[in-house]
Amino acid sequence: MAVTMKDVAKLAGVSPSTVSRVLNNSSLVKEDTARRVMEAVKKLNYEINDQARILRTNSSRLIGMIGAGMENPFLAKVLKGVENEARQRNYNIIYGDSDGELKLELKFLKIMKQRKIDGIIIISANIYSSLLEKVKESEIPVVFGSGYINDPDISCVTVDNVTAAYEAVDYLVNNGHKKIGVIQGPYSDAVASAERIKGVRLAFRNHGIELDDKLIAEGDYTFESGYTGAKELLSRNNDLTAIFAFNDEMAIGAIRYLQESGISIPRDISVIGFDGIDLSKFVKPALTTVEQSGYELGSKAVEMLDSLIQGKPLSNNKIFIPHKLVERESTEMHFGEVVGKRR
Amino acid sequence: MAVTMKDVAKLAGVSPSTVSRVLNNSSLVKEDTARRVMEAVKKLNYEINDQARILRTNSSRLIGMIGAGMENPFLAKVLKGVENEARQRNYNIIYGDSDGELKLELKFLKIMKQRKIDGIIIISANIYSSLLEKVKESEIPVVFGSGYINDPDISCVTVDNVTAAYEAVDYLVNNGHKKIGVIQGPYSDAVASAERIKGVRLAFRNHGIELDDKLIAEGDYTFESGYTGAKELLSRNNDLTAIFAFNDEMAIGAIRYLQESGISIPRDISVIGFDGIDLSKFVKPALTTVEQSGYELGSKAVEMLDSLIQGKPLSNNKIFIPHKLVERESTEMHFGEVVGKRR
DNA sequence: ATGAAAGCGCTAACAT
DNA sequence: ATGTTAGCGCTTTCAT
Repeated sequence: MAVTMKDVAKLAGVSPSTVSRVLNNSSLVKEDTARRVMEAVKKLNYEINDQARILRTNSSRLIGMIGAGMENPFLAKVLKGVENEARQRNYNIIYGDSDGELKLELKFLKIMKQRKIDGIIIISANIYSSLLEKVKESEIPVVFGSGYINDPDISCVTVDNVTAAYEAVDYLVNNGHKKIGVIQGPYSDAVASAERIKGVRLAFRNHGIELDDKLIAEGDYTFESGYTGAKELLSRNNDLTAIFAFNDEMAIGAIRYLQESGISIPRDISVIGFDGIDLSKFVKPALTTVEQSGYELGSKAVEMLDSLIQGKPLSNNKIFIPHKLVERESTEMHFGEVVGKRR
Repeated sequence: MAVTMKDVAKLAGVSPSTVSRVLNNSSLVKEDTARRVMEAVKKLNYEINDQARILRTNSSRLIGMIGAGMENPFLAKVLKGVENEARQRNYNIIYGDSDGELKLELKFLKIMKQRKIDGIIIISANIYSSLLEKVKESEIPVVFGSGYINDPDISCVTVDNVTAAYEAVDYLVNNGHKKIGVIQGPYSDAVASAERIKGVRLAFRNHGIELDDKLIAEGDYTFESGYTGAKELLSRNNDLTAIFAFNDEMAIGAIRYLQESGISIPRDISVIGFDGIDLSKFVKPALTTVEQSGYELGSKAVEMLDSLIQGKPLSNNKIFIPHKLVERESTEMHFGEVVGKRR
């Protein structure tokens, strides 16, 4: 079998405890013995057995992350932020992709508990219902990253969805748009999508515009659903001048449908997205979008979680990361009805 | 502390060994005692401590995956395939994103070894040099997933890069293109990019076309580098009729640059990508590309690795996943020089 | 069919 | 400053 501490101890002529002390650079070990131990480590090519250490210390330096759909580039950035910040802090990540299925999320939670993770980060739309309950009763430190959780015990970090969506609509209205279609997330998404809808409604109300249900289509954050969402909206409203999609992929899918239908963007219809993924700069027309940093979200989540794990209470356990409306080519001013302009 | 096997044993009136047996549904335990044990498990809400089991059995059911750049949607699909297949087989994934830095990859390898991973999957361009050496000497079962590894001991699964690139060029030439620019991966990428260049050269040679170095630009698989790569190619060759980019992102970045320069696609220049990410269907013009399935690559890698871990030798340790040229809107026939057609 | 006992490799009192 | 001892929670011979 592999080299153990005992082997190192024997070679260095000390006890295993001393080796352990050296490796954890703990309480004063004589410099000379430390050197001897390190030499033995080198010579034997010794590498500590983390699993034994974990069992003994009851600390796995493992953070679980449950996310819904890694092919979403925004989530990928979050994961990257998590992974990077975690590594700086000497944690490793064990990732589970639930695709938004509650059943899978619960399964991951169980697996991760058994693996004795030190904490967990959850980026999911299913944060009400049983998942939240199970997490709370598991007593594992947790940070949610998909929206605002209205529970004082639960830490979360997220963009301010309500305000951000409000600003997107506000921007469109200020540019002369009154007939604005929305492609939202799945109805089952009780967090990000629900919060954004709230912001949309607020903006409409404040501008004295009615938000007819005909103006809302359901999507699932994929290109495809943006495509079909736009189709749906167009068929139900022949006077649309703008579309707000709840992520960039859907916005791009929508643009694709509009272009195929011979509709010019932004001349005929303005389109605005959400997230600001890398791609948004490179599509044609370049996408106007509400930008947020997934990387920052991820690293912030780890920062918070690390505090929680160390038992340090957070002075603020509800954190908003910044967002910014970035104006590019897919939106423009709308100057009232122009006869025969379209269709 | 948490509930242990001992607690369960006491409640069920049996010994810990029996509980262990029941939990591993091992050698005949009387049905009645098994039921009693399971009842106790339920009642106490007992969950096994994986870390203790790992220490004892020396099997962590953990697979390490080292990848370079998760924001690459193709890699994201690979990870998803890995994660899914792994879960079916009762493994968990511990993922490290090296961003292609060899130093980080070596660090991850070390960390993962200490965590006693059962096997490792590496999707990286740095597979020659020290990484391959270190992995071999670590004796951890490994599967490479970024290209063909010319070492009989090393298992790999990949698209057939040489043939796929050959076919892309072949397709362009058969469509009348003679001046074809290439945006390749980083020079440091000794695998996928190098193999594809090989295929490109082969195709050129077989068609009796010279491959001038002026026709090759270096990219790094990002949109940006596709954009600047196209710029570079155009500035050096004013008679280009086609561009082959080594992934879809670069192809899309290239298209963006061309469009900004008033060049029409595919009328003036045809563009072909590689990978077939979801997005390729939804950009305008939709991208012609060499499609491969990242998901399949990932799941296949786990399948192979699982065999290796179980000590079952692979009948074939070099596997190619299928690829297919998908013709969409970004390429078309080229009919010789048309004066004043462009610029 | 079940229990007793040993031990995986490490750390942390406690003792010296 | 270092060694001795016990034990983390589990599995696995070896008995019975």
